[in-house]
Amino acid sequence: MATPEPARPGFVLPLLLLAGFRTLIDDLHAELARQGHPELRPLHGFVLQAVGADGTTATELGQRLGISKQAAGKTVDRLVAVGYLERVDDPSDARRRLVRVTPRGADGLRRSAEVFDRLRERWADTLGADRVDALEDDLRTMAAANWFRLDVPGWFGG
Amino acid sequence: MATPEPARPGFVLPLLLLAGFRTLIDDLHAELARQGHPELRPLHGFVLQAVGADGTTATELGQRLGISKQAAGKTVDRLVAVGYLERVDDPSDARRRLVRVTPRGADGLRRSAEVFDRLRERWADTLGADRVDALEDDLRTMAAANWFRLDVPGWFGG
DNA sequence: GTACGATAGTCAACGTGGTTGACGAAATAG
DNA sequence: CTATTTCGTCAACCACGTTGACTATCGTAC
Repeated sequence: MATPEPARPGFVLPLLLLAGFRTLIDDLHAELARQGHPELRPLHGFVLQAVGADGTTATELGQRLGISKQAAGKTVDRLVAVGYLERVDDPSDARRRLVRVTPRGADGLRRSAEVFDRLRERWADTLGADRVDALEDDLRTMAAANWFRLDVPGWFGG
Repeated sequence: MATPEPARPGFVLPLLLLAGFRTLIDDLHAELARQGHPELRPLHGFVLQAVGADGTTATELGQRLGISKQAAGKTVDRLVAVGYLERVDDPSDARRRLVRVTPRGADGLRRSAEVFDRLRERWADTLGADRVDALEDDLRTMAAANWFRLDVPGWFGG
C-alpha cells in the first residue's frame, strides 16, 4: 500500500476544476439571461467566439473547435435559428457559405466578455488578485495542450 | 469604457479551468485504457463513484447526480452492458432494483483513485505542493455550491 | 477546353446523454 | 380495503457528436 488515504486525495482536484468552470459559466448565463439573452447556451458563447468578427465557414469552424464539419454545421444551424449567426454566400466561391455573427450575436459576445471580466474581479476580490493570477498561471502550465477544444458534450459523454 | 482591454481578460479563467479538468480526465483515461479499462468513459467513473460500495437504486442515483431517474437508468443500462454495474432485485421491496458495482467496476474505481492521486502528485511536483493545495482551497471557496452535479453533457450542450 | 482531384456543404443513419409525460406494479397510509 | 406514493420503464423528443456517401464547385494539369 503505497499511499493509504492521502490527505489530499487526487480525485477532488478535477471535481473542483469542473465545479469552478461550472460556477463561472452558470453565473455568466444567469446574468446573460437577465440582460436579454436567455437562449444562449454554454456552448454557444464559445462557438460565437470561434466564429469571430471576420466570419468563417462551417468547415473551418469545425477545425477551430476540434469537431467535424458536420457537427459544426449543425451547431451553426441552431445558432442561426435563434438569431446569433447568419449564413451568406461567398461571392468568390460558390461552394462556401460564410458564417457571420449577427448584431444580436455580437451583443451577446460583448456582454459575455464584460460579465466574465466582472466575474474574474469577483474572484480577485474574494481570493486576492495574486491568487487568481497564480491560479491561471498554474493551469496554463499544466494544461498547455488542451487549450481550445470545445467538443465537451461528446468528449465527456461519448 | 470602463475596462478597455484588461490585462487579464476574464474569459480565459473558465477556459483554463476546463482545460485543467480535461487534461486530468484525459490523462486518467489514457492510463486506465492501458490498465485494461478502455471502455470506461469520463462520465462512467463519476457514476461508479456515485453508486458507491453499498449500491443504490436508479432513482437515488439520479438524485445524487442531479439528473432524472430515467437518465440515470439509461446510464446504468450502458454500464451494465460493459460489465461495470449489475442490477439485482431487492428482496425487501419488489419495486426496487438495486444497482451494484461489479468486481470489474470496483477494479476500475480503485485504479482511478490511484491514477488521480498520481496525477495530483505530478501537479505538485511541477507547481509545488503548496500551490496545488492553494488551488484546491481557492476553488473550494469559489465553487462551494456546484460540488457534485454530473449532468455535464446536457448542461453544457442543452 | 476538358478531365480530374481536392474542397465545401449537406443528407442520412447512428450513438450517447439529457428531458418530459405516461403508466403498471408494489409499498404504504388511512 | 382503498387511496396515495414511489420505483422502474417505455416512448417520444432534443442537443451534440460521429462516420459515410453524395453533389456542386474550384483549381490544376494536360
